[in-house]
Amino acid sequence: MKDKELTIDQKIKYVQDTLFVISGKWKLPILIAINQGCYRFRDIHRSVLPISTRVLSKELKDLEQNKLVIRTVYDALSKTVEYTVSPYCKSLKPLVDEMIKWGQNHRRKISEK
Amino acid sequence: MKDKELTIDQKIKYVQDTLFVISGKWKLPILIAINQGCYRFRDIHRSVLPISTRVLSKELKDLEQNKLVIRTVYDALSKTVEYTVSPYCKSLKPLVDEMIKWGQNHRRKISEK
DNA sequence: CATATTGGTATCCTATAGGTTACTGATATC
DNA sequence: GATATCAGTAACCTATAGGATACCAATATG
Repeated sequence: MKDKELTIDQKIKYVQDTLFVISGKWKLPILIAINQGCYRFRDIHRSVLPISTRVLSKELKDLEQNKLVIRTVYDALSKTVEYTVSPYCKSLKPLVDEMIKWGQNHRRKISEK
Repeated sequence: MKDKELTIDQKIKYVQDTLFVISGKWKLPILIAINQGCYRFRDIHRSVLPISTRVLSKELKDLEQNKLVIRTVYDALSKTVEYTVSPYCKSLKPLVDEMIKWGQNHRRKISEK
């Protein structure tokens, strides 16, 4: 599908979708923690502190729904659950890199006179 | 400055900065309206409806503070004010394009089984 | 047998984003 | 002289994001 085929309203909608998936105070920090090897709920919690377990739980569900994180239950009784980032999650890299770049430049821009 | 010099915390901070500047329900629609030639407050308002004047006024101030929009007062008494997008605003294009691309693909991804 | 650890949930609270309606004071139009 | 238009502002309300604290049932550890 070509760029030219998108109307402005569609473009806005897609941008809002993207924002919805990755924005919020904790989404990126959580993804990074999992990506770095925190695979248990408790580990992620400790790594992303001071997030509350309530919010962490909710964010993990959102990320799972958006197929960025995979939740695997090994044993329901002994509560052995593991979180990993999905292969699809890597598709976010160019976007996140672009955001890092823009944010870094913007900070310079704003502090200028 | 090289990518490798950034710590994870710095990267997160820059991403949050970027999110803060462009997220919200109306920022992009407002920028697009101005970019398309709505330069008066009333015109932007009509174009971005159903935004309220209260929110529009606040968003324009934010965009101006972030140097994405330029507000020019031609005559204070007769309230002749013009809004234009700044040249700096164009620096957002690669990022927004990336968001459109990702959002479009994501919609497909999520609707898959 | 008591305590800690596991992955969460329940209840309640606060802060922020955004919405609604009404209004301003000046010029321009009918 | 009444009404519309201009660029907003003021006061108030609602909805959502996120925070605080306590708790659960099961297994593991002292």
